[in-house]
Amino acid sequence: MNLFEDIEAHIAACLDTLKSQGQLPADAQPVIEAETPRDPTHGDVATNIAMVLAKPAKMKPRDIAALIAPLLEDHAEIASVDIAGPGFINMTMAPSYWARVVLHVVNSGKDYGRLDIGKGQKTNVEYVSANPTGPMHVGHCRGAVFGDALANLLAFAGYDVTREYYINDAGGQIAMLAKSVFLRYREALGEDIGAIPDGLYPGDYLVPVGQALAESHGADLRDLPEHEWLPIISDTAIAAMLEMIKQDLAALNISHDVFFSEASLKADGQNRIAEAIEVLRAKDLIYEGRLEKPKGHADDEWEDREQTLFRSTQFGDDVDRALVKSDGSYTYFAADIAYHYDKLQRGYLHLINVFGADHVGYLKRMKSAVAALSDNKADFDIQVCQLVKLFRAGEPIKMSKRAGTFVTLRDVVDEVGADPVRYMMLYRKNDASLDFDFQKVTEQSKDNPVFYVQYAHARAASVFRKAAEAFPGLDVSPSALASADLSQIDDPGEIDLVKMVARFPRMLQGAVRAHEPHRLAFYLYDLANALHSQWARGNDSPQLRFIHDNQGKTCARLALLGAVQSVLSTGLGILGVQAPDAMR
RNA sequence: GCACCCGUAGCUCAGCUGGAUAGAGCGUUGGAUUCCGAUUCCAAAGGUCGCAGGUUCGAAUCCUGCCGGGUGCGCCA
Repeated sequence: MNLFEDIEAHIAACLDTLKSQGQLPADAQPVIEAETPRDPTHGDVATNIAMVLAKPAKMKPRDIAALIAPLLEDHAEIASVDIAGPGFINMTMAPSYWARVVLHVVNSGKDYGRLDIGKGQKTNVEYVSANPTGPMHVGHCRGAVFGDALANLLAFAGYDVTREYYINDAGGQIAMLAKSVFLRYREALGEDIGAIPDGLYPGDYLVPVGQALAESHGADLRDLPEHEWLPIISDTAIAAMLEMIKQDLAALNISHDVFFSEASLKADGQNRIAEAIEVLRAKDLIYEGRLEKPKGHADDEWEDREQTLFRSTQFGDDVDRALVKSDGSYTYFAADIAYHYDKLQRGYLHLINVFGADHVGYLKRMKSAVAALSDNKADFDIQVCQLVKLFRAGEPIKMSKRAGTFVTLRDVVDEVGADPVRYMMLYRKNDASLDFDFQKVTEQSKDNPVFYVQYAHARAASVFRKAAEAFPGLDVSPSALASADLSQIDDPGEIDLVKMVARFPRMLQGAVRAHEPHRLAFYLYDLANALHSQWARGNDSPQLRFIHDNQGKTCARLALLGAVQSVLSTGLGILGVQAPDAMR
């Protein structure tokens, strides 16, 4: 049940009638849209259909509106229809419609708002994909929460979602990791290793990895040549780092379905990178050529050389991109092409990548690659999460790996809790940068939306508990509330709440289509606000309280409250935030 | 130099893919509340939507050019 879809269908039927009567041109196929007017005095639903039709019908908008309005009004649940402004048609719904919304929500419970626009299509959301060289830092946090909420949102909309993590377990940084761990291993064997050399990872978190190696291998590895110990140590180190990252993510209630290893692209004698490049070569998109030195490039190390290039400029990229390094090994991009080719072969119809702000330069080439590999058929979206700036009581926190003033994701979650972190990260459009103040995020004030929304849910739960005391033996199960006389929901504040609830499915549609979970976070804030407002009216006017002297009235209001609580719970669930029955 | 993102109230930000008189929180000012559960509620003041053009019935939203801020810019991942 969706108010706007109901009305749009009704409008379509009215237009068909007018077309069959010859009052509108039969070939006009306008996009029919119903929406909430900004100004509540303009009714509950408005449509601009008369303005849209003006050109194809060659009529004045208000004349068209005058044709449509009487037909629209011939609907049992539309109380009145008005023509306003340049030709808007404003509709006010009958009380019986709002009663039916409450009934529907109470009956649907957790499934209210669930969409089937995904139609079970396989969808891959790749997010986090942090390098397995250390613990996650705050920079990863936003993308992690965003990707997770987006995956939840799409799943609720009927997509078959896979949450995926690409492990960058190949390349130079992994060798650096292994060398760092080798030092820690020797340290665990009692050697004095001195200071960690530049370029290696100095963090203490590698100490236990070295100790574990010393326990499992004794001194066996110490005197092996590097090419022998390196693979052993790097496997152990990657496994340990990945385990740490998984635990960090678990602290934020995030878990992935698939961990895809970059190294696996070349494992078992295969060379899937070469295979993917051949696929592109067959499309005549690979050539040997030279790139110009970028202007404004600071270093003088530029070496002009011929190299293997991908024609990404054919797909809108700024320059063609290198696939092979000067030492003959593949670039990161080459491996990523193979990885995305693998995703396409696994049958995903929709691919979504969540990038950090530091990867924006990578966006066009990745889109080019997927377009090339799929012959422009893949639906591929890259969402970029902008930077998070950390503050404490208004003062910016400076981070430096060297100085050790490095804030990990775990630090943040431990200090403020998973729920506030998640809500804060989602309470902003992802492509705008975000200020994150430790002090404000821990404050339980209205300044902090997470507590405000959670409190609304807890407040509803509290009323149900109190109702059980006021009316011992009262059945407040959904099925019992569904049989309440819902026509008693007639206070304007109550109707406002119903209207908010009725908007939920349409709001979700927009959030899904735009891949914007923040819309849900804002909606929930508005819904909580409406509930707190109605609650406060009960302070001034006891007859407006949810628990009324009259048991029948109480049951109707509890049905409404249950509907609101259910939407809060569903929405918070999608955002991955707890919906508590009591605060603290 | 180039690319991408941002520019909306004093501050932090929404604005539902082009709709009607541009919204919310914080802050400021003034009220309500010994309550079904605190950290709640109501109201007021506060805006040339960075600037200038363009597109059309209609622009914060789309296009172009500037200005300001951020991020990134072969062989790092």
